[in-house]
Amino acid sequence: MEKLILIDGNSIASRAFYALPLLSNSSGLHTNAVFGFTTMLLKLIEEEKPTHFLVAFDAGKVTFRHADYKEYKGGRAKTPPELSEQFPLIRELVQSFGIPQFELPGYEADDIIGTLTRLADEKGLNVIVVSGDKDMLQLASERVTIALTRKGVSEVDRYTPEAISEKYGLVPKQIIDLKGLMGDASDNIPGIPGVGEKTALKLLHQYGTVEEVLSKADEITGKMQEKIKEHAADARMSKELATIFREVPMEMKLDELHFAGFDGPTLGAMFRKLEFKSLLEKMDLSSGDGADEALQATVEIEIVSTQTLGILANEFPDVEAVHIEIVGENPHVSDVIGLALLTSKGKSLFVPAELLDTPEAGALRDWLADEHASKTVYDMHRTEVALHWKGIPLRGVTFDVLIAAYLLDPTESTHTLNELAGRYNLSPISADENVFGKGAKFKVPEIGPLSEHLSRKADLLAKLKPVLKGELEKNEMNPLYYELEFPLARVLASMEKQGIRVNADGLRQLGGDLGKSIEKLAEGIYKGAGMEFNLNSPKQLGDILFDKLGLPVIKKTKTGYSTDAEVLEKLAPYHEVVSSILNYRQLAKLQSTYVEGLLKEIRGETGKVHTYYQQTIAATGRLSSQFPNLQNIPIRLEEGRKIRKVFVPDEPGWSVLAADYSQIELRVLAHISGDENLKEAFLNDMDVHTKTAMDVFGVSETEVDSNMRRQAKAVNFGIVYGISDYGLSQNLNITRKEAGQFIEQYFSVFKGVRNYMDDIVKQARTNGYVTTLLQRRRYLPEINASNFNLRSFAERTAMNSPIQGSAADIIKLAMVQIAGRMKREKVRSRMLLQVHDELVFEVPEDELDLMKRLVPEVMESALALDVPLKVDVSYGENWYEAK
DNA sequence: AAACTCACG
DNA sequence: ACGTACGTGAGTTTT
Repeated sequence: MEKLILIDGNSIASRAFYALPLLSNSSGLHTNAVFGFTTMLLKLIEEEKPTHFLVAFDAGKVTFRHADYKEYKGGRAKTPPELSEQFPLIRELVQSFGIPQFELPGYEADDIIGTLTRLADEKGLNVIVVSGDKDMLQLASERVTIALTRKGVSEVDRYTPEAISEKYGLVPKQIIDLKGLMGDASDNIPGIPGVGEKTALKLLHQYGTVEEVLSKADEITGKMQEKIKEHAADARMSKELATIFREVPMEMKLDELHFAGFDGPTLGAMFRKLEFKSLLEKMDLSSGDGADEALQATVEIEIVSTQTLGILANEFPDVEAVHIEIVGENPHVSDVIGLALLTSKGKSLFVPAELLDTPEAGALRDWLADEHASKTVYDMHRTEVALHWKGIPLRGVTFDVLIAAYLLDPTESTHTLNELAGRYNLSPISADENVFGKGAKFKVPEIGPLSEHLSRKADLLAKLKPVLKGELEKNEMNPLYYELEFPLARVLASMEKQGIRVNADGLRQLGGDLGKSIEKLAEGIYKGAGMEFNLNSPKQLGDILFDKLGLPVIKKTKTGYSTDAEVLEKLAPYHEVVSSILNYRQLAKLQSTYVEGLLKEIRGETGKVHTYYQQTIAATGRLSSQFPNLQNIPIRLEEGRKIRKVFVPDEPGWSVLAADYSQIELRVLAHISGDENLKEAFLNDMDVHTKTAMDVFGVSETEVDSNMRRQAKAVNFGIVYGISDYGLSQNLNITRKEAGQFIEQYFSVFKGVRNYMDDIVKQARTNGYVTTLLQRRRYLPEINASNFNLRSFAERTAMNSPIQGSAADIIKLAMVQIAGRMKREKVRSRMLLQVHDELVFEVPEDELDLMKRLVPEVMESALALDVPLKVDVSYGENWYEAK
């Protein structure tokens, strides 16, 4: 069955442009409309499988319509340059798809499409017209379906003549009459003033056409008659303007519109140019989908067997890189599925994972554990943890490609090898998703494709290494890499392998108590609401609060009423159930996340939880913690804080010791800004929020009350986050004006801070990035955006990242140094957790004095600043007591 | 998979 | 005028 798709290129491009955020590629070219256009084409090709295809464009600005009505499309906002610059790209894209395109001076895309649908109809071809313009509906017929975009470009509504009749009660041709009556503001078509869709439809249902309406105007009552008579000429002209011209002088040669599907490599090349990485991966165009094997690196592969494992040892000195594939998100509970060793001769030795457990694998295991056998790997940290649970130590890693890639651009959301190939212009490899499948479809492939994929990864590691090393050098990141992040990876692995003991019985007890309270609260709430519902559903809760109980709506979310804690607190005075709901939320959170969630993470073998720190996620350089997240264990409210009691030392009689930096971010700010006043506060070891209150409110220390201190504290937070009057006003529940005055007052006293904020934003604008004390970078491509929101966000990030990131540098440095000291001092104490500005240890009785002294000493001297770093230490029989 | 909510620094 | 505080991870419901 032959099927023709006709696309209104201009209409779809502008729909896509306004529907998507302003993306831009590395050279600053905007690509959001191109991206939306691409998505639409891909979807159409997949779903419709057209045999014939055409994209029509408007040519130039003046069409025959202007000859009749020069205001046509006047008053319309000029096409923004961000969109017009994308049209050449869209044409190029269409060409890369192998889709014919057409334009004709003096005619709009819809006239071309109108003409083609007429011709196609005559030839008995089925047609789908894709546009964002309702006018197109006039073209619908038995063979011609109109697909109109709905919210964005990803979804379309299909209109057959039946569908049009159902929706409007009109036949397709009457769409022209509809517009003749109601006009179209966007094209500056007047219609009859005061006639909107409703009235126009009513008139058409009665009279059928504009002409009929005009001639029978006398029958119409009231003001409407007057209007119609007065604007009869407008209506006639509007109808004419809205009529798609279906006699464009053109021929349709069907074979010229033939579409045989796109060519993977051609399209892939275009996507690479546009930097559509996600699409490249999703479609596996980077690997060429098997069709263009030539694009992939070719590697000679030897699959190792038990017989050849023994002689493998001869090759070890030649191994340049080893890729160890681990499946599963959590390396503590994951499987190793194979190793690929790339030798300097460019050959890959592939070892299936099963072989690791055979007696013949002794030499390989020894090599992996050999401190002196130098290896380049991808993600040492994760690999070390996974191998650990198989009883294999990993040592001798000298270069980690993942960490290097992260440092070179920490804002990239992931750094998969397949992406890195693209990022550094090396031969592409398949994305894991395409080799393994994803989600429920995940499957380890046959040894052939598996060995090939992993060998290509190993090969890529060897090729990436010199490139990344060069980039690190160029960015002056060698100390950051070799003295901080790389050694830290091993420290993290050892903390995670150690794990922290959790008192499961204590946790279950807590859960039981919570369960009872939760049940009571729920009962009370149902009673107060007059019915039972799912309390965990914000949607249902919103219906109850705002529709049933009629409470005032404070805030809305994208999809409905907001019911977050901030809203509920404001509603509490109106109805007694509200505070119970807040209570319920608090306890339910504790129950599901911290009692049930934590219990699930306790390992049977060890009775401990083994978190995994992500070292290559946070754009600022912070760590993050998963499986479970131990960086967000409750502390602010007493009920939640009790959770900390179940975190206990591994051995009886030991203590949990916690050491946290006091005000590290503000101290860092004092240092980088050089603000004399702020520095002085820390040099005199003052309470910084009190000091801020004194200066902002112009009072003496004794006059600072708790409310002033609270507000000053919020100002300090705001400063660290990249202040805005709006943000501060939200936080303090004051007006924007008042917040603005606070900020102004703050800057007049802390002039150095203001200068820093101005400078850092300027720096970001000139360099495109900002740096931390240890030269960690964060790129801010949106710092020069014309969109206010994007630009403001980038500016705040420019202010915040060096502060948050330098604080991260410092504690990471302290961790590496402490790990070194603990090893040298041969202590039995262990470092267990990092919570951004806090380190947690477990310490035997006889080492308490040593550790109480050593830990803060190292932390405070990790990096010398112009102000002292201060660390508070405490300890107890569990994490709760270490406060 | 996305939206909402909430825990931490 | 614009309309968000910076950085994370996880549980639940809804689509």
